[in-house]
Amino acid sequence: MVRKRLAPEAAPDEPYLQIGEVAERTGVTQRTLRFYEEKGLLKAPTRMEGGFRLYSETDIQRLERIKRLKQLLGFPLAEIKEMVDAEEVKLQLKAEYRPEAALSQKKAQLLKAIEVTERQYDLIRQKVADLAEMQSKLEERLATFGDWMEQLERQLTANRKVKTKV
Amino acid sequence: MVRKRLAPEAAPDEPYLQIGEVAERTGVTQRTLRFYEEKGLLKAPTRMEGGFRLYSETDIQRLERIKRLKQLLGFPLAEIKEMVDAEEVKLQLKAEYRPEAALSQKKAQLLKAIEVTERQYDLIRQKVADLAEMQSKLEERLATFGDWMEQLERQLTANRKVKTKV
DNA sequence: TCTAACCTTGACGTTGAGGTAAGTTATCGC
DNA sequence: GCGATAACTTACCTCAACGTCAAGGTTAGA
Repeated sequence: MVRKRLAPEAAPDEPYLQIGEVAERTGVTQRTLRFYEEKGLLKAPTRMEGGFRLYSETDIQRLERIKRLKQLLGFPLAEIKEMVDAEEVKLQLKAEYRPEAALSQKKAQLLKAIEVTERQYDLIRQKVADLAEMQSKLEERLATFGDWMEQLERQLTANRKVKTKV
Repeated sequence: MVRKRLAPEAAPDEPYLQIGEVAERTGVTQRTLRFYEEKGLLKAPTRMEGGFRLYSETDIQRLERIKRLKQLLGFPLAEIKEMVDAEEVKLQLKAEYRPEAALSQKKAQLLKAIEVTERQYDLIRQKVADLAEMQSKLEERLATFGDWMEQLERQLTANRKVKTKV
């Protein structure tokens, strides 16, 4: 997988990456990238005239968020999509400049975003709590193991003494 | 799914359950129980003469641990198996009464258990940390959303005032 | 302009984690 | 001993999340 060609230099100010580069940098396969696109997890990226996909920094950031959520929560992609989408409502709202009329519509959007985020938040909080509990249980167990080990060591040295004595 | 027959009463002191009861109580399907058995996640339970599976309390506890780990970590069953197995080395060691000879063998076992548990512990710790970070990010976001909402409200009331004035 | 390296779309394969259905056997209460 | 209900095994089905060709188009550099 040696990559000899350079990244496309048509617009060096906006560093677009081809699919191979993205794959290499992010550690996901090209297949996965296309697959995520197909499933709507990633929006269709821009293309070169020839049809080659060109990923922007934002695209890649979204991909990283997906990776992270997947790894941390282990949820199906459909749910991950929802979560990442929710995250992006934020940017969307921020980007919108004020068309004075649609204020109440904007409010509805924001309410929706808040709701989704709250659900997400609760979920994570619960998970953190559960995992933390598990963590402390493991700590305990390790302590117990330590004690046992000590005991074992004592018994072993005791045995040796007896043997050498006899 | 009405269950009319009673649980087997052959040994009322040791409350064995048939697969249907276990399924009902734990919320997993019978298929899943058999599947887990096939995959070695659950050890083959005892059977009645006719071949009906009889699950003990310990079996069920193991099942619950599997459920929990699965839900919390979202790992493939193979890994879950490793983890649950590791947990049980503990009980195994505890149950063993002392055959004076095999002390060093026991030590080896214990070392192994410690190693596995430590790996598990690190993993969970990392996960807790990551999730906690995500949690605080969500908190921040919710705060921001709150601010925006306030602003929006102000703009809306302002609008209303203008309208009624004109 | 030619070519090596890269990309495209299809389409089929695989693996994990079960669901579902069929045909048969057990158990229990009567 | 019978009938209803539950279990058993076997086998095939499904769905998600990709992997893996195959056949052909694109791009950049010599």
